[in-house]
Amino acid sequence: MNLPARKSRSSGRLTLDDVARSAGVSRITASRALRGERSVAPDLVARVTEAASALGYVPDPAARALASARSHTVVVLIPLLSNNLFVDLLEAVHRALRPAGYQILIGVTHYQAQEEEALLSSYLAHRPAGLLVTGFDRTPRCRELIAQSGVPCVHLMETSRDPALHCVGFSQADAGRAMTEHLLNKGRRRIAFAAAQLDPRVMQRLDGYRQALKEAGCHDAALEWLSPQPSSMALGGQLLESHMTSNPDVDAIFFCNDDLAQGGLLATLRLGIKVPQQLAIAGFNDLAGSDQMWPPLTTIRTPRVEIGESAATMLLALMRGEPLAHSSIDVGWQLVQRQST
Amino acid sequence: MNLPARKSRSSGRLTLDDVARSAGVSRITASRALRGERSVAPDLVARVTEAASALGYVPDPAARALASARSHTVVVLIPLLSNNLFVDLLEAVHRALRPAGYQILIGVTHYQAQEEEALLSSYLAHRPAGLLVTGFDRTPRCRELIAQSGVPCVHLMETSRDPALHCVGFSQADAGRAMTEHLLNKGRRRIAFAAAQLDPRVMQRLDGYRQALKEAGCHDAALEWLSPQPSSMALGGQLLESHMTSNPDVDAIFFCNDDLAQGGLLATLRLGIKVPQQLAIAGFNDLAGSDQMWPPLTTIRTPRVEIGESAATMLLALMRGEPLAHSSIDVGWQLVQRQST
DNA sequence: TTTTTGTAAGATAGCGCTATCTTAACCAAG
DNA sequence: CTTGGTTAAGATAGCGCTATCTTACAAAAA
Repeated sequence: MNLPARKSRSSGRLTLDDVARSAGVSRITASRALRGERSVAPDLVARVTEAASALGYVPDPAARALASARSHTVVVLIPLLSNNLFVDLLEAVHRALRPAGYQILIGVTHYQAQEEEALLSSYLAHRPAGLLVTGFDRTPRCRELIAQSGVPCVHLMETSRDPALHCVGFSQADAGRAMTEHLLNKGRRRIAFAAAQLDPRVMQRLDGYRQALKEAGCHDAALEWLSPQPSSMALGGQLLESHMTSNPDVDAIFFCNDDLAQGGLLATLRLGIKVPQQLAIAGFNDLAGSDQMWPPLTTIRTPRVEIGESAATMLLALMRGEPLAHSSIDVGWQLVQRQST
Repeated sequence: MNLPARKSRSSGRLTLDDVARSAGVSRITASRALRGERSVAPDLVARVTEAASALGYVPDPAARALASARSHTVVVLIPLLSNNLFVDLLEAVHRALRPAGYQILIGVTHYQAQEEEALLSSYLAHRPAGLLVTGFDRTPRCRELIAQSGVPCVHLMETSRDPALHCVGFSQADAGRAMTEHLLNKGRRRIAFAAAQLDPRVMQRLDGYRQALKEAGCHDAALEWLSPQPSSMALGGQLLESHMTSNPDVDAIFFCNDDLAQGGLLATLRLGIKVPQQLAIAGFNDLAGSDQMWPPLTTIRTPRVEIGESAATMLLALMRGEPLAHSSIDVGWQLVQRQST
C-alpha cells in the first residue's frame, strides 16, 4: 500500500539549494557567499557566484524578507508624481540605490495626511530597509509608525537642526527671501506672491517673501494670492488674470512654483501685458520648459538630483549602520536670472 | 541542567496567530476569513475581521507571497516618469487596483530594451500577481520571461489583433493620419512631421502621417524631421528653428508629442513666426499646459486615464481567472482643435 | 605534546503565512 | 439506523531563505 503522497508545493523555481548543489557546498554557505558575508573562503565565493550566474539564479525576495525580517526595498513617499521635481528626485534616488541592490517602492500621498498614513502602514508591512519621506509635516501617527518600525528614515527637501532627524534639503525660506530681494533690487515695489497647493514648503517660501518685503517696508497682505487648489499652469494664468485686474499697480509676481509661473507668463501674452517691462515674473524650482518660455523665466534652481543622491547615500550609511558625518545636509539653491525679471 | 534555549527569532510582530487566538479560531480559519474565502461561517468571519482590526493586524506580504507563491503586487513597466502621459496612466491604474488589495511596483525602462530586461527579471522574482507593460516592442528574452512566468499581462497604449495578447490602447497610426488630414483640410500642403525619441508609437504616428500625405500627393521625405534624442520642449524649439530656416515654405508642423509642440510654439514667439497664419502647429497627447499655450495648441487627446482603468480592470479579471469579453480594447482618441491650426 | 582559542563550514530551526490533507459534523437517502 | 455525500473547521507541512547553534579542524598558546 502506497502512502497518499502529499502533493509537492514546490513551484519549480530555481532555489538556493540548486546553486549550492551545483557549487558543491551547503545551502547556507551559498547564502553567505552570495550576500558577501565574511567567513567564506574566496574560492568558495567564486564557485558559488559562478554557479548562481550560470544557472540564472535570482533570490526570492519574499523568502529573504521573511527569514531576515528585512527586505531590500526602500520606500519613498512623495506628494505627487505629476510634478517633475519629484520625478527627478526619484530618478536620482533610484540610480543611487539600485547598484546597492535596493528596490524602490513609490508612495504618492497627494499632499493628504490620511493617504500618507495609509501608505505608510501598508508599506511598512513590507519591512523596508529604508524610508525616504518628503518634508517634516506629517501626522503624529505617521511619526509614531516610522519611529516604532525602527526603519532608517531620511527626510527630503527641507533641513532641520534636530540631530535626531536625518535630512537633505535646503532652506525654502531663504530661497523665497532671495527671490523677493532680487525683485526689490530690480526696482519693483508692488510684488505679489502667487501660490497654490499651500504645502509647508510653499508656506516657508511665503515666509521668506514676507520677511524681505517687511524689511523693505513694502509688504502688503493684499498681494498674497494664495489658493489651496493644486498647482497647475491653468491656475497660474487664472491667478494672474483675476488679481491683476483688481491690483493693476502690481509690478512683479513671484509664483511659488514654475508651473504657475509658466501659466502666468502665457497669460500675459493673452492679456498683452509686457514682461518684464510692465510686470516682472519669477518662479521656483526651474522645471523643464522654464528656460523655453518667452521671455525665459527667472527662477530658483533647486538641486533635486543632488538631494536624491545625497539622501540615498545617507540612507545607505544608515541602513548599513555606518556613522554619519552630518545628520542634516544643506544642498543650497541657485537663483537663475533670465529675462522675465 | 537547562537547555541552551535557542534565542527566539520572533520579531515581536503581530501575527495571524494573535488574531486567531483573539477570535477563538484556528490560524488557518482566520487566514481564510481575512482572505474572504468561502466555506467560513459568516459569524466567524465577523469575529476574525473584528479581532484583526481591533489589533491593527496587517498581513506580512513576504510570508503571504512565500506561502502562496504569488504576491499582491502588480508590476507596471513604463518608459518614462517625466512624461505626464505615463503618470496619468499610473495614477489611474493605482486607483483601480488599490481597492482590490494590490500594490503597484513601478519600473521605468527609459525606452531601453536592456533596462526592461533587467527590471523584468528582477521584478518577476517578486512573483507579481499581474503585469502591465507599455506597447509590444520588446526583446525576445523579455517576451520569454513574461510567458514563462505565467503572470497575467496586459499591454498598454496600442492595440493588436492577436487574441493571445491582452491590450488596451488605440491606433496611433489612425490618430497620426487624422491629425495630418486635419492640417490638409485647413489648406496646408507643406506639412512637416517633427519627432523625437522615435519609439514604436511615434513611428506609428509617422506612418499615419505618411499615408495621409501620400494620398494627398503632398508627401516630401525632407519634411520628416526625426531626432532620436529624448523628447523635450527645448528640442521642439530646436527642431523648429533649425529646419524652418532650410524649409521656409513649410506651412504646418505636426509634432509627435505635445512637449515638442509646446517648445515649437514658444520658439515661434522668439522668431516672430505668426501661428497659425504663417505656420500651423499641432501636437499629440494633450498634455498639461497645451490648452494654456498662446495660441492654444491643437492636439490629439489620448485617453490615458481610460487606458489605465480599462487595463486594470482587464488585469483584475485575468488575475481572478475570469473570462474576458475582449482581449483587445480600443479606447479611441479625440482631435482637439484649438487656435494653433 | 596537550590545551586553548579562532574560524570556516554545516546542521538545525524557524520567519508568518497558505496549500493540502484530515477530521468532525451534519443532512438526506437507503 | 446505517451509509454516503457534503461542508466547515482544524492539523500538518511546507514556501525559500537566513539566524543561530554546532562541529571540525587548524593554528596558537601552554
